[in-house]
Parts: sequence; C-alpha cells; structure tokens
Amino acid sequence: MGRSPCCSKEGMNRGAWTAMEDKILTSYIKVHGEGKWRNLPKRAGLKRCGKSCRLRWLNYLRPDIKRGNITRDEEELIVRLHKLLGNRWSLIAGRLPGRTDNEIKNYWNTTLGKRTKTHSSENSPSPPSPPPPPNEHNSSNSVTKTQVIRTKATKCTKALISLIHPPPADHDQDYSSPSIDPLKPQDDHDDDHHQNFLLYHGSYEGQQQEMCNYEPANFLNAALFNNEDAKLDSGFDNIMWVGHQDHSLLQECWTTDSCADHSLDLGSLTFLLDSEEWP
DNA sequence: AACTGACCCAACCGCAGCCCC
DNA sequence: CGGGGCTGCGGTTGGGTCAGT
Repeated sequence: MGRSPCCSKEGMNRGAWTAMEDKILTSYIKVHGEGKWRNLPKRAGLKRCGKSCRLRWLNYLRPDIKRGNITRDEEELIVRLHKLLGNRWSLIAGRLPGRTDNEIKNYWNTTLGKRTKTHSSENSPSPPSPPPPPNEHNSSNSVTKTQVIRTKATKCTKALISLIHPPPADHDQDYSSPSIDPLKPQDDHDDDHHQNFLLYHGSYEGQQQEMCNYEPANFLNAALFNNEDAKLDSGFDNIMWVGHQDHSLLQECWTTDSCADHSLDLGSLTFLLDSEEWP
C-alpha cells in the first residue's frame, strides 16, 4: 500500500551523523557536486538514505552555513517575512544568507512563535484566528483582509480590454525591466486608491490584456511571479505593474495552482515590509 | 548527587510538485 | 498523456543538554 520508501531502511545508519560520515559526504560532494541524492550514498560509500545525506549537507555541512546565534536584525526579518509568507521556511531562509530553513523553523518554533503568541494574547482578548484557506483570496475580501499571502504565484484567467492607461509610445520598451518603477502610480491625482495595483499580462500591441487586482499583499504575491517565466507561461510580451485608481474596472481574476514562484527576489520588495499596510 | 521537566535542534517522515520516459 | 522516480518542503519526533528542585 502507498508509496514505496525513498530507500531501503535495512542496513542503513540512522540518527546522529558521525564525524567520519560528515567527512565522507563533504569530500564526495566537493568532488562530484550536489544532486543525485538517491545514488549518492551508494557511490560515496555511506550507509545513509539519500534524503538524509541531502538534509545533512543542506542543513549542516554546506560551507556557506552561518553558525551562531540569530542576530536581532535577522530575527526582525524572520518575523516580518513570516507575517508575509507564513510557514514558507525555505523562502524565508532564502532571504537570510547562511541560514537554513530548518534552523529558521526551529528558531521560530522555539523562540519567536512563542513570543509572537504571547504578544498577540497580550494585545487581544481573543485567540488568534487561523490563517484563511488559500482560496479565500477573493477580491471582495482582499481589500480588507490582508493576511499571510499565498506564495504560489497565480495567474490571471479572465481577460478584459482596458483603456485605463494608454500604450507607451515605444512598443519595444521592456516593462519587466527594473527601470520601470512598478509602484509609481500612473496618475497621482487620486491618492485614495493607490493601495491597489494592477498587473497587466499583455502586449500593448495585442487586443487582449489581463489584469489583476492587488492590495499590497497581493501585489507582493504577484511579484513572486517571475517575469521571465510568466512571459514564457503566458505567451504575452510584457508584464508590468501600474498604479490604478478605478476600482470599478477591476475584475476578480485570481486562480490557484498555477505558475511557479522560483527566482523570487524579495530584496526588491523590502519596502513593503515597512509599509503601514502590513498587519 | 540524583531526579525531573523544559528546551533546543538535528534528523526523520510523508506529501506534493516537477521531470522524464 | 499518464505513471513512476526524484527532489524539496514543512511538520513532527526524539535524544541531548541544562536548569531547577
């Protein structure tokens, strides 16, 4: 029944790694590189499951692992990223050079989680409500409910023709380039509505454009959507961000389970962490 | 000194997504 | 297109350590 185990457990070492095993694994990876974890133990002569080797390397043996206590800055960043991303430890770890997802997860579970819990119970009489299920991200709620964002990038599925912003004069301009400020509102006259952003997937030369409605959290979520990948996936020429001030034209267009969130660069989005919009 | 409970963290487990055949 | 294998991720566990009694 069920899945076969990743490797035979018979004759395998388990539990804590010995110094000798560490040495063997390290020198093997130095010569052959990472990957092919399944075959690695056999090739390296280790009586360990491939998964175990991978974990040991990633969480402990890698040369770029930072040892020592989590600094105050790191701690602050973890808290903020956790607010933003939830328990996406690998993503959080990606923003903390030298720290592993396991380390951050442990740190959260043992230290920060408790602290946060304590603070929240001090600040509010009712216990914290669980995060909403992923699909509760509908526009009707999203404007008011800013919670942990979905980190799986999502794709617009409904298309509408929009004439909100005129096509740029230069059709060859690359709107995915950093020279375009994604946060700069296109019309600065209506400050009341600048908390929302539009994502266009589309070609200015084409008839079809797609839009998504973003509150800041959703905006960041959308930013996880790697431009190059999105271009490939969607077949559209350009993906750009614009400010938007006409809610009536916004159309709910989120779906789930599409696109990838790799190549994430949260660094360019750190301004959001300081935004008053975050809960 | 011995015991006990709390805490920490490395390691394990199961699941899901991706990729290849 | 479907199935199987591989990899990565997040939740959980268990053993070691430390502080309190």
